[in-house]
Amino acid sequence: MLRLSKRVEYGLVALQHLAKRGDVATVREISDENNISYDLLAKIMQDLKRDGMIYSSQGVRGGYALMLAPNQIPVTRVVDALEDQSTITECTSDHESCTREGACTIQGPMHRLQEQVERVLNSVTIAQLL
Amino acid sequence: MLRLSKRVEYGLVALQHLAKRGDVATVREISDENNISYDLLAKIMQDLKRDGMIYSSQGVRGGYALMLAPNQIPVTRVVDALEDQSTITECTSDHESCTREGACTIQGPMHRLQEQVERVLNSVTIAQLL
DNA sequence: CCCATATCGGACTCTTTCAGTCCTACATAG
DNA sequence: CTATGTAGGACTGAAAGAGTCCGATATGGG
Ligand code: SF4
Ligand code: SF4
Repeated sequence: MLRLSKRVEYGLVALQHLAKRGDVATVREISDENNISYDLLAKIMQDLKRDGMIYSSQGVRGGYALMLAPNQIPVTRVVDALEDQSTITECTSDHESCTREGACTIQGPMHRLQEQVERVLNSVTIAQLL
Repeated sequence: MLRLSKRVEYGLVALQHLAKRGDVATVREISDENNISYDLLAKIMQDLKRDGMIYSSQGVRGGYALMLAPNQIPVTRVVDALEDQSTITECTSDHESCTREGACTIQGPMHRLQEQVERVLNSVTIAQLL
């Protein structure tokens, strides 16, 4: 499919929101202002927190905020945090394996492609989304 | 998901095979030598033909062969021929549209990302797979 | 003229992934 | 102690992916 999941898109929007805000923001605030499903975004935020790029505080006046500077968060990291299958093929992933491996004649080129795609995704950070 | 479909991978393998051969090859030959499902590959070859990068001859001693030089077939073209959704997001596709368009705050950056990914996929051709 | 060999193309199944929802539990400031 | 948050599991429905099956059509060679 070669397509980013909605989870990643929403994650990027949310991180952009946090970056613009500079302060703690609630899921409700982000989901309302950006027309994103509250429940869905709530899950995404939890995943982003698990990764460590944002932190959370529970209870009244709680919410989420960035842990890092916007230019310290490349898109790659967001993709990795929100997507299980973030590689161009199975064989270029380290937690997957393809049954065709060994017989396949395009593994080399695929690895090289993967590298280049990662380079692109690494060169863009949340700071570029502002 | 950000992953190439098996259809694309098999298509690349088949094109690589045709390039190495330089002559007409049957689907059976390609599927056998590369451990790819015959039926599945047959469909893929039809799509590649429809695109115009290969031609076919039916009947006895028939098969498929390249229409273009290997370095004239970039990966992008193969992806476009074999995959409906070949873009990073819906809004960067020209035959799709996203309901969030207009409200979305990351459309610009996504378009720029799309361009860069295309540049990468365009820089690699079948000639690089040999 | 026939037949073996190919491509052509539609329909179909099974599995996985995706997007989104729902509901309960837990933490905490005021 | 309560309103306002996050935490997290389970669940649904729709869509995409991979692969199969079968009948039709074209064609070179005996
Ligand atoms: S080994 Fe070949 S078929 Fe398997 S994932 Fe890598 S490229 Fe794709
Ligand atoms: S408009 Fe926003 S949400 Fe819709 S596809 Fe483009 S980036 Fe994704």
